[in-house]
Amino acid sequence: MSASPTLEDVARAAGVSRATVSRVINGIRNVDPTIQETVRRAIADTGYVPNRAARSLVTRRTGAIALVVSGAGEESGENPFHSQVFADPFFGRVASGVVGFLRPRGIHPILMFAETAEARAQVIAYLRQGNADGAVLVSTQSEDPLPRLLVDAALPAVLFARPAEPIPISYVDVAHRAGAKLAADHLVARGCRRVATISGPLDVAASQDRLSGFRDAMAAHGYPYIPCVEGNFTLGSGEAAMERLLSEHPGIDGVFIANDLMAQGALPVLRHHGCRVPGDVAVVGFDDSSAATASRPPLTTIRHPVEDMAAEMARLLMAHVDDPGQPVTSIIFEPSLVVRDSA
Amino acid sequence: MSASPTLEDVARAAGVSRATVSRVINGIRNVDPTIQETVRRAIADTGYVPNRAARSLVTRRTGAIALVVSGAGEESGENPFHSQVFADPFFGRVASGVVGFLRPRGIHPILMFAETAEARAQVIAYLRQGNADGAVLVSTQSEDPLPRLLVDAALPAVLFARPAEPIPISYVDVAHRAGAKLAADHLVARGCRRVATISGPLDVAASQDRLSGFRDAMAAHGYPYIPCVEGNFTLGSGEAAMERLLSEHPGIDGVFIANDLMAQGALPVLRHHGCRVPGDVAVVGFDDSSAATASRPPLTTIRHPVEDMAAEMARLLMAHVDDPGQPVTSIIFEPSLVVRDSA
DNA sequence: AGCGCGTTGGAGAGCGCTCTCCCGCCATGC
DNA sequence: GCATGGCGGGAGAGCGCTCTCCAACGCGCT
Repeated sequence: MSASPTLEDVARAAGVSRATVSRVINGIRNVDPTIQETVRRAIADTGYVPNRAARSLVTRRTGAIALVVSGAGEESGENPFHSQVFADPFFGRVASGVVGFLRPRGIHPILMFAETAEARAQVIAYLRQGNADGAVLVSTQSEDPLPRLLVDAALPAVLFARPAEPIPISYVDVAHRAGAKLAADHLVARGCRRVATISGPLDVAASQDRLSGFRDAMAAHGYPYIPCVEGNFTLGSGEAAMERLLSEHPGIDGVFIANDLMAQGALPVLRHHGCRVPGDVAVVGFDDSSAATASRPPLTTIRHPVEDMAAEMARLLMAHVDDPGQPVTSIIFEPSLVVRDSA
Repeated sequence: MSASPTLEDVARAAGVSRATVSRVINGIRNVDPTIQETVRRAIADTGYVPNRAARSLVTRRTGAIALVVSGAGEESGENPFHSQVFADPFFGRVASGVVGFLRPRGIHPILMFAETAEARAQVIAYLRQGNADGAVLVSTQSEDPLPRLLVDAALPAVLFARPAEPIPISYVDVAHRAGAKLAADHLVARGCRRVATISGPLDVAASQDRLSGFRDAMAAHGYPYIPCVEGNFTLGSGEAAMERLLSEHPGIDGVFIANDLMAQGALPVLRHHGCRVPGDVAVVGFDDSSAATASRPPLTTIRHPVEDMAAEMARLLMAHVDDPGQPVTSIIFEPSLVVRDSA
């Protein structure tokens, strides 16, 4: 066990050359079925496992990819950045989708955080060292400098959402405007007449799209003005925003809230103000995250196929890694309405 | 950029040998300061980054470790295992602690899930291939076969909690009984007289310890019988357990709930039954997770220094990796009481 | 029979790095 | 004066693998 067997050992055991064993393992070229069988048995007998370092030294491929969670420039103080990020169930779904695609291929993501300039530099250096063949990147904020750095370093990378500035990099995204329209159509169909919305942080493109998509759809239904309070995607901000909405617009009968976590925060506030959900006020969330089912009542929401998108992101990355000439692509997923009890 | 510079290139640029450059980079032996300076400049000029594959081929060290999240044997159906795990904020704190320790050392964890026998085999094979020097492992269930597999394969590993069966492997854990005692003391000090508890799944050692620790402490205060309903650490199970507790023991004035997530589920149930928290019923959770602050009212809870524990786990692993002769150790952390509004 | 071609296996050259030797130099001791 | 030893540097042998050559061989064709 101390000295693990090498190709040479297997070759000797099977009575063939190193090259032949290598060919059997990698399934390259034709090898006589009889010999193949002998080799396989020798591999099993010796308990051989290929040494990845040696392999990647010659193939110049590591068979690993980085899963980078990137924030904007602010250094977070007491509460570490990573801890917050993980608390968001959204991230779990991304990881799950990425792992779901990668694991059958025997590859596992390297988890990295890039919230500061130093950390970003570390990510780049790490990739350049050949620790991973590329990166999938999920930014928690727009204005993230990392995508640009990756492109400049010619490192294969795929983003989770459309980058703020147009740079030549592949990404997957969801049709935010279409999702917001689904919410608007549903609220109107339910008979809501005085509708408001709680948006995400408006420096994030996704938030803007959800808001403008919602407003446009409502305008098409004949409601040109939709009040909006801005949140920041956290539970606490959902509470605060709902509180403000109720005080500024007491008569509302429907709210579209830009993510489920904020909606989860908003529900108790509504209840506390004596509004029944969905009786008095209908609530539609966004994401179909675990917060949607954890809320009481469970949320009607816009389903974001996050796992599928994450898997596609991994697929795109692998395509870029396999063929660096691969053109930059973006894939947009269509959201769908999930009706539960809140609207 | 296409062909990245090698040691040889740097050596040529600096007018020295490969060995000297290597010595400068690894800070080994004495190198003339003047030459050192020349070499450093050459490194900067060429934009050299050491190739990790080549290095680990000779050092037989990868400078990577695996962060394995391991469940028991059940194959989860529709909803992927990983997705659920990540939804638990506890996991985020572990990841955060591990990253906090590892990142300054330039190493990043490889994320792996091991929920099925196949996945476990993959983890072992992956480590044996030399993709990582060792593993830190957090199990979501006891009876996890992976620790034993790791020990059998002589792979360096550290666990997050004490293994179910006693096997020679290092771990970190929290003093569950001491934490439960803190909760008991606090409830009694508040004046609670009819106290009950909601436990975690009783096949998990931690749940047993929290329950028995709580009962023992209450007994010491003169309350020999404490009703208990078993949950499974999810929000939904907290709701159900609270519901049952209220129907079976209507007069309770204090509850110790074995984790914050279940407590978060229990609070709305109490409210719905007309019980004010903490006025009518005091609630104490466990973990001090993000669920504690997200709950309304915020939870009084037992703080589990998860990040510190995770960091320590990483430290222990590195010690084992650096010196395989390192004795097996366990480090137990003391929990503390965090008083918020629920008790 | 002789030729070319496709197929299968072996030999061996590295991939980029570390690390053990070894050598030359200068300061030191008798 | 010469042996001694420490120190700074170079040479070169691999680490375990892949992959390009090349040799050997069987086959169908002229």
